[in-house]
Amino acid sequence: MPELPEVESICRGLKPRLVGRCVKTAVVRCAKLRWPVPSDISKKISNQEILDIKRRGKYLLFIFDSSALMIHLGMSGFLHLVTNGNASTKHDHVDFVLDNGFLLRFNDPRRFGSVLLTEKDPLQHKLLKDLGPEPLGDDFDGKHLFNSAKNRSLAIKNFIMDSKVVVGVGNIYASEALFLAKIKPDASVCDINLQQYVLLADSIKSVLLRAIDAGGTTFRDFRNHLGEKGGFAESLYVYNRSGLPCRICGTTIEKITIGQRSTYFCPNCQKYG
DNA sequence: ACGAAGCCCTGCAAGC
DNA sequence: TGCTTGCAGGGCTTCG
Repeated sequence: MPELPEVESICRGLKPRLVGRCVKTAVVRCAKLRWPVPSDISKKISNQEILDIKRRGKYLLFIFDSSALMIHLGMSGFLHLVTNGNASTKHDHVDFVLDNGFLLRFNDPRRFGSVLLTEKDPLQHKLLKDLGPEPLGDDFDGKHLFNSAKNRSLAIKNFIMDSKVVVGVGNIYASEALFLAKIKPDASVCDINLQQYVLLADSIKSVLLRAIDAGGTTFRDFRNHLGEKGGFAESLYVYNRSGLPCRICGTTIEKITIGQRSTYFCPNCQKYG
């Protein structure tokens, strides 16, 4: 599934090929996503030039003169750049037909993604305006985590997955970052000191940067080729490794459920507060 | 106000 | 072999 590094890779890849191009029309094949694709989307962006492509959290933002497209890939969404006339396949939702003989196609089997349009600054859209800082930005650090945790009492894993605290930390990276920071995932945020939050913030940055360096490998591909050597899978310390020995101390990795999600940790390396 | 649970959806894998 | 069941995931929405 596309995580933040994957979305960042897509953004960097599309930018040089799409900025400056015009969208001739948008063809909606299946409007049913997390929210319905706006019925007037084609009318609103037809003959509009793509001025810029940005990322905010896991949202891709296509900036036009008087509107912006907000695309979230959910967990199975994918954007293909194909030649116009390319036969559509199952789960193709929207085609953005470009002025150069190509089209940008949004495909999403599980429909957790979204294609939305806004006519104001997308950063002020209700889905984006309350988001926390970017994890790789300068305004995200241990002090930010420490201050955000004041007067709260939830599990640290749920805390760092809260997009109001910091964006882009998904289920996989949450387990990995907590392992690197040596904190048990079910520890309460109020039992963690500033020094540990500094290490945790560094761990989040580190794991995301390593994933970007791995080329934005998706875990969907990883699963399809389970057992084979694949990019980021080789770097995982705990995720999807229950029953296997910790790469650091050899203790058996355990799996628990926190917030209805699978959570992996080393009972020896990771501590409470 | 906060925290936890519910929900959306499909593909895949495991169990019968 | 074919069916059923359970699980995975992001993140908004609802409930307590």
